[in-house]
Amino acid sequence: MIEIILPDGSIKKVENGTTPFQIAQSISSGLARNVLSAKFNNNTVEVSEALTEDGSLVLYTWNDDEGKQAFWHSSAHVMAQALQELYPNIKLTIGPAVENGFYYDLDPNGEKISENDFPKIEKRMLEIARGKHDFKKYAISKEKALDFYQGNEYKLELLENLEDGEITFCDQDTFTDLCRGGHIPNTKFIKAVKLMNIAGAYWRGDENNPQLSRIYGISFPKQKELKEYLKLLEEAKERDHRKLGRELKLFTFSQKVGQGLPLWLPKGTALRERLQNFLKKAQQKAGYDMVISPHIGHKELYETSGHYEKYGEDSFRPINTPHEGEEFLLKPMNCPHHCEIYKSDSWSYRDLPIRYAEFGTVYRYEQSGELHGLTRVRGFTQDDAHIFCTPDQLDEEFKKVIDLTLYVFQSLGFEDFTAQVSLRDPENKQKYIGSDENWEKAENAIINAAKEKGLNYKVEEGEAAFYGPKLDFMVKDALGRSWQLGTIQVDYNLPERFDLTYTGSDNNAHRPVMIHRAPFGSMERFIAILLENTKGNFPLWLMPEQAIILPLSEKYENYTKKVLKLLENDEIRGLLDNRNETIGKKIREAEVSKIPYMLIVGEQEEKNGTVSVRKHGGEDLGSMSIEEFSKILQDEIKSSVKEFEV
RNA sequence: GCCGAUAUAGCUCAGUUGGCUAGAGCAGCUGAUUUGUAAUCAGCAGGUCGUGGGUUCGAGUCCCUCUAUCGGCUCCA
Repeated sequence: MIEIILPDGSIKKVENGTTPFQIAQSISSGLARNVLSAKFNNNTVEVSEALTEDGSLVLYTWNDDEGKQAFWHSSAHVMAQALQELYPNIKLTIGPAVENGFYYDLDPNGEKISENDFPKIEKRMLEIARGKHDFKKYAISKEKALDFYQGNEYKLELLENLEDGEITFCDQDTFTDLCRGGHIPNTKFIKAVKLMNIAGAYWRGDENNPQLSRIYGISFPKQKELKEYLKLLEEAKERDHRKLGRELKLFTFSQKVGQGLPLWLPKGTALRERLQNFLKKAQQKAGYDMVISPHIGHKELYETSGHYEKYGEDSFRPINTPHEGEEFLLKPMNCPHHCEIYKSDSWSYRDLPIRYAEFGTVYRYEQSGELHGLTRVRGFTQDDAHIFCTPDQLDEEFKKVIDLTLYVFQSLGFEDFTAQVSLRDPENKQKYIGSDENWEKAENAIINAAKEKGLNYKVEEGEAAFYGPKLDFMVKDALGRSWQLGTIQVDYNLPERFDLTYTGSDNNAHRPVMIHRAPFGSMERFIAILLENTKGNFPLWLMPEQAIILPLSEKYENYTKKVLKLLENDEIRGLLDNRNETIGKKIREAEVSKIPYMLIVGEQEEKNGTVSVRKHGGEDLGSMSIEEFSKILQDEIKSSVKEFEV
């Protein structure tokens, strides 16, 4: 039980594990107005409190999400007040809390605000906070609210969509804002403030609307917490795949080659091929056949598939030819090609499912502002496959693909992923092609499979591809941004458009169902996220270099060459650093390049025919023979990646 | 594409209000040193200051164009 000490000395007991939020709701509002602290397992935690105008009480602590959201949302109010004071002409719009901090969108209306002004804004915010102003929420009539916001078309638009009677304002100090609530009781709790950046954002998220200025900030109840947060951000930068990719010599970009077109260096290529071979092996077991299709295709191919109409503008085109009227596109996706491969023969129901896999490089003209390292590029390679099956086989096939995807994620140590089921927007069905009946069948197939496989999934309406619903595997990057890696999509549309058929047992032609799938998603993005998740310390089997031999001096040249040869015999990817440098320097450089094992060789080792093994990070494994070392590596590889079981 | 910022050696960064021949560390090369678990010492070389234009007696520095990068927005087959 948790004891809550009330100001009158009485004690209220609640179940262990009750959140402060629930505690708040369980206490009668009259008493709780003055609750100052609560005792959790003999630890007193600070609880702030607020009484809303309907008498219900909300208690927040800094340690629960509602508390953080209220804290940051309240900070947004304080920022809005500071901004309004410093820039009287601006028009405030909305200012919610986000996952880390808060923002406020405003129309500068002629005012110039830049990052250089942040210190001045922060200073004023802290002054307001120190003024110990209560946040006071109250109801107001629509008429009065409309009157208050004359001249601010954004707030007026918000008010238009609210019913009279459900409109509330919130005051603090001299500032009033239209607000539905969720505040801390007083500005005094805000002790540290940092404005992060200023950026453009469209009013109501629609690019046809005017662009507003969005100022992002974060605040904390203690200065120390702000420092810790900023330190965390610094550390995240160290994990950035763009930085690691350069340091580990995996890939590069060139202004001359073009935006969003990565160049893979030898080490990155080796890593990528190792990943591909890993998947190829599993796919072979799962009954896939590899195919190869060209990098360009006739415009008509994509008109048939429907992609041209939808994404023609976002494709690289045309490819010039000596002949008039011929137009080619750089391949933006592999599916139409695979449909044509399917059509190169006639199929019976006994042949299905047919599974065509290809590491297909595709090109898409992504908006310049969207490009980001390797996670969003204009030329990338999908670990693509298309499964053509009978409608009866769909459920089974879909589940098999989930198994394969989970195998890939588990082998690479991705535990922190969420599955997203993307359905069509029920309000906006004309955005999608295909019959209602087929959409419902496909959507049900996906949800059933996700359920049966025990995936932690969430459903997003309106996120489906235009031709079918999908199941995506989402993973976060170093800065907490969510990226789609693996994807599985059901498609009734392309078989229709390409008139794909198979002969059923009734000797009639039937329409197959198609599954698009890519467990990695794209090689580029997958490697980027893998880099950020592992900080470049890949599983041993993926490492471009697994071991480096570090001789103490050039005197041991003959022996080190012998050791290198032995490593090669055992298929260990080994390097030899026989430069004339100190051992300290060689170790440092091997550490920086994240080589998992360092083999130090000197007089002792040469005499005994051994190597001295140091692991990346500093652990000393002592002296051993090459055979013993080789066994350690093999065991480590075996334990990290298992064979795929069909 | 939009908003804002940035672009100096292979990498990370200095470079005052426009003013001598644009600097440093790391990496590279040469030499000395022959090393016992995260940087031995010395010397040398390396730059059309992202591109193109403009202002000025004079531009790395000020203005404009384009390109690329970064943070958001929008988009994401």
